[in-house]
Amino acid sequence: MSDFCDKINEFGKAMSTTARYRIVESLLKGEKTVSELVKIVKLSQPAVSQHLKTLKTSNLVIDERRGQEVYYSVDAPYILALLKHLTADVRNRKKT
Amino acid sequence: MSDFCDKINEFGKAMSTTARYRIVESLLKGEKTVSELVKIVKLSQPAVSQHLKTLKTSNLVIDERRGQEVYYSVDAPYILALLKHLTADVRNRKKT
DNA sequence: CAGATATATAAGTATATGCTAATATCTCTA
DNA sequence: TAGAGATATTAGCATATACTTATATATCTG
Repeated sequence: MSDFCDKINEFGKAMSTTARYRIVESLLKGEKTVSELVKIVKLSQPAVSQHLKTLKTSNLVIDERRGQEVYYSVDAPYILALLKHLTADVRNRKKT
Repeated sequence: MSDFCDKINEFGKAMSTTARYRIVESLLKGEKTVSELVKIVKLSQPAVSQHLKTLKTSNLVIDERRGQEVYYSVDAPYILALLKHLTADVRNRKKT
């Protein structure tokens, strides 16, 4: 079980490149297959698969195979919980 | 002017290491000088200064010199705005 | 102004990361 | 079951990053 620091670090790594953020942004508009994402972000298929692996490791996306294709979508509940926690931490900070 | 993608990427990079997250976490408990942070995160002074520079570039922290010391604190309004925007994007996603 | 303290910057290095190219795996269909 | 299409994995390389050590800058005080 990873603690909040680990989760945030994973989240940060996931969001730290344009390519990955564009993938997430794209998935927010609806689930997509790998090849659809390849067309959208204009990267090679292996590059996209690697980014998706990173995003999956960070728990930002979920995948589901349907036939030959694998559909990816954002794990919105996970992301929202993380953002909520983070927002609360910032809101409850000690002001100086 | 950087767009939201750039801001998120910067935010992600800032949050992607344990050292930097621990610095931010610590600053949420109140502003601190560089040397106070050095004791807390147990890194060398240059390492801490470099992380602070990264955090400042990402707009997550603000610095203010008072005499010999430089006080760092989180830029809460900036962070909260970013988290709010991101949360809204996830909330308003197209469900599949 | 000289020395001390606090912080920043620079240079160097080892490891991590993001890509490409090649190949493997999985699934469908003829 | 052979071949094709979709995706994943591997290896290799170039660049980025996170440290260390050394040095520079800034501020205070005697």
